[in-house]
Amino acid sequence: MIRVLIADDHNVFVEGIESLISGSEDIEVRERCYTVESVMERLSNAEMDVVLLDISFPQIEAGLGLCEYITQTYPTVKVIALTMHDDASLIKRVVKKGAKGYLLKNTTKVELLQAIRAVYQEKQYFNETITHILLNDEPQSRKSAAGVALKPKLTPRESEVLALIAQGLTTQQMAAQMFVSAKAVEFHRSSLLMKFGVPNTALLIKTAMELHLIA
Amino acid sequence: MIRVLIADDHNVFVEGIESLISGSEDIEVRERCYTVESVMERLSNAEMDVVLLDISFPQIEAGLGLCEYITQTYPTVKVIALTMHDDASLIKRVVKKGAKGYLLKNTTKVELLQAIRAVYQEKQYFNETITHILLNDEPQSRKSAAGVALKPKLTPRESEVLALIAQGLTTQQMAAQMFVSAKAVEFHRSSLLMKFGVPNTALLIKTAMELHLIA
DNA sequence: TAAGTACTTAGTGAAAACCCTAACAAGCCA
DNA sequence: TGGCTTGTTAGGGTTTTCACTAAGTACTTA
Repeated sequence: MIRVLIADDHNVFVEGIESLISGSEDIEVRERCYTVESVMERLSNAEMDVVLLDISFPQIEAGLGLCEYITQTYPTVKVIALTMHDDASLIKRVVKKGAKGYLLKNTTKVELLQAIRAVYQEKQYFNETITHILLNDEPQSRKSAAGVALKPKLTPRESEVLALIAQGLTTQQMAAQMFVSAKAVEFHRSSLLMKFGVPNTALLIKTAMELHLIA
Repeated sequence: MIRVLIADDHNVFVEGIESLISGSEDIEVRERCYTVESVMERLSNAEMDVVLLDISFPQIEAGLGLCEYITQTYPTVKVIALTMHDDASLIKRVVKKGAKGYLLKNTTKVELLQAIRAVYQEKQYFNETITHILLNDEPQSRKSAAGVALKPKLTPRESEVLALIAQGLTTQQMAAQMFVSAKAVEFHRSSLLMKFGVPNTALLIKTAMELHLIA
């Protein structure tokens, strides 16, 4: 019997996963955890085989941290990340934190059970959608499969200028703050426009926000 | 028997909601829809009492549109909005589009059933969390409790210019598209800057995005 | 050492954004 | 009717943005 722990603060999800698993003969849901603390507590007191972890639990950073904690503290426990997000960078980050599988929340019953059995048998599980997203995430192309621009790789100065533009500073103010000439600042802004493929700062800010590069 | 239609493209959610409802004696799930088109099709062919609508289905704008369509086309059908988001502006927009209830996806079984029964009896349903969020969002001050600026009231021309700026158009291009001089466009942009209290278009776009005034 | 690459720093000049002021029309109200 | 407000349309003049070009630094690699 594969022992599963569900970690998600969204009750509807927990119920849904449990419902999807309920018919299975070789998998059982042993624990349902609605907080990070309860996940830690349960894992230290009961043996588990697989953790189904909502990566936005309660926020993405916390979910990633918990994923890392689990895989490092309990190497025998396999983590499958569950999320609404299908962007390549997040998938990569999750895998780096030790997750053995990645499922979107529109997954099917068959797929969920397949994934649980796969990671239990020391395999990884990524379906066609996920692998397709990862394959199409070539740093060369400007757009991903979903039509969303990819995050350009920025130099330190470019990141600095982008952050200051997002604060509403003028070129003069940025130059004063960075101890360089206004012309230097202007060049970095131009580089940003080019890297993002936009014609002006207004669209630069819009794109950077969509890519979560600025608060 | 209260007839319920679930509209959500996330399978786990649909399962979860169905599982939460399954024990009930007076409520039954009649339909599960994973696309906007199937919702429309089912509503035109079968009578329903309550629609549980994921407002990010597949994106927020589409979800809001579908909510409006349902409440206007089928006045007897009550819509309950389901979402992960708990920000005041979205709740208000959903209510404006005709939703009779608003639930976060971490809702409990009791609350879900309560909400369905309430809207079926022509009542509205908003729990303490939601009402608390709405109460703390006072339109008087320039800043809401969460520190987010409030939406300024825009004239038709200003809205038009804002949308065009967000598309990356220059003044000349906007002027050509709007059949006015560049100077007229510039004035509207200046008005936008003043109303939003920002010094340049970059911050204008940033603020407008935070206020969900542009896609 | 030399060549190559990536990043930073500026200069020039044209285009766009921005600020201030003002005219005109439509609607409202005493 | 006259006065008031709101929205739209512009002009003049300054500041900022942007494209193009190019030099200097640092760090690799042959």
